[in-house]
Amino acid sequence: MIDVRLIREDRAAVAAALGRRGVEPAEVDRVAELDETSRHLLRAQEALRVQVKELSRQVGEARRTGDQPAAASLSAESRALGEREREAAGQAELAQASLRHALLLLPNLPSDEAPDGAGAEDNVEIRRWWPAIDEGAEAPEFADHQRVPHWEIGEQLGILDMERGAKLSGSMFPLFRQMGARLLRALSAFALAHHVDAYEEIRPPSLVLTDTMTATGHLPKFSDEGYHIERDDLWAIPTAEVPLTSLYRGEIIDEASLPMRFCAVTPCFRREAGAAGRDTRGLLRIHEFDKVELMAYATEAQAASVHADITARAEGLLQELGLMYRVLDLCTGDLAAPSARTLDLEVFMPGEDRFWEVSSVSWYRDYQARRANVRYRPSSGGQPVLVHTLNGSALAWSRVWPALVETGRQPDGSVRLPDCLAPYLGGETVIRPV
RNA sequence: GGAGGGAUGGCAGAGCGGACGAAUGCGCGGCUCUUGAAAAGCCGUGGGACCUCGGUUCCCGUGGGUUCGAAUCCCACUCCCUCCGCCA
Repeated sequence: MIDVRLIREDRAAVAAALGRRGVEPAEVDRVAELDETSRHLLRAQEALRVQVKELSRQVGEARRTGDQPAAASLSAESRALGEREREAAGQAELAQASLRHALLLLPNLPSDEAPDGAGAEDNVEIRRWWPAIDEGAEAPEFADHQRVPHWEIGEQLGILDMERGAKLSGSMFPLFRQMGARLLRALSAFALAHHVDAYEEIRPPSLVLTDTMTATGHLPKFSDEGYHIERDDLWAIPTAEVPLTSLYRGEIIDEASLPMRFCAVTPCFRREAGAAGRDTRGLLRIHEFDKVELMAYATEAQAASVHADITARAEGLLQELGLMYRVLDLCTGDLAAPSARTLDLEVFMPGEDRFWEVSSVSWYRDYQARRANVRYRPSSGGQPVLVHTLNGSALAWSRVWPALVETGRQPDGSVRLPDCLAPYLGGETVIRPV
């Protein structure tokens, strides 16, 4: 969430910044009013509290000096005051809760660098890459044998069985077989191996508490998107970002250990409630997929270079895999609520003849850290400061798998995989029909 | 799942109804002494919120309750440890 003090000090500036992403000024006004009310009630309650404490002290003193009548009357007075204090405390608490609730629903302030825009159509493409572009190669022409959607290839080669996946779990739960399954495992190992130099490998739980989901901004607003296990009140994570961001929830980190960087491969679960009927073929939109995620805590000064590092690492993987992709600077209207700036990596899928997002590298400033209460102690001493959080998929396999299979398809129908995966596939990089 | 024990500041650990945001030790920071270091001594050292920036208030696992007053008493829950059962 954003700092309520910003609204207190310069409401117009906050309204203007949030206006860039389509938030009505009235919403900011509402928060300002709730803040006003809440502080007013808090002051009233504390004033009563002071009196109760003072009277209690006097009761104790009267008792000690043996002045029973005075003690009794002071005690009665304090009891009456305590009654009022309890009432005031209840009101103050209620006001604080509604303030927090309203604040949690407010999106982050967009970064100045984020381009203005209303929706996905206004995102700005900042670069495009394809194999050998450095040597002056033209954008690749894809042949007809590559213009086959991956679900058809998957069926031909016996490596993707969407029907049996649906039999087990319903539609949009994929089932991979043979080299299809091995390819997934290879991709995870490949990606993790590339980041362990600077990113600590974590294997977090896949089910988390409501607090953990709230810290990243996935709750309370987007509860429809999450799988919830009612019996135990646990949520299936939609991305490793959720557990990783909460790793140091409520803790104070030494500045010297920043930036702290983590990577993890986890399953990701998404209900896709708002997308029913869209992109339903193959792996484009599914309820469960594996993804390797990079995540970092950083100081404000470190944030830009960490953001660049995560982006470069995600791009590096795509380049090694030889896949054509483009980088989009998300406009204010398309930015996810907690993000101040996001670069999307989209890979080209010849079978679908379009680009699909495979990675989203985001800088959240202190928006998530304030929810999660993750701070660092400055080396120079002084008060703890909220960290900045950043993260990016180091590739979502449900979108990379199709791109690899479509791009690598040969005229004879087999699929040639990039050589860099050979060590993770036992040396076998060709998938042939069975 | 059953039985018992526990949860207090960066760590260890006292406190068990009133001057306790909390003894003491360690750690950490500053200073004194010293050629320097060590030792010794002195001082300081948690977090949040609010305001009239000097204060006020809240926080002793979490949430309720009792009381004029709760770290301290009561209830519920969570987590950790030990033992038993079950189990990948």
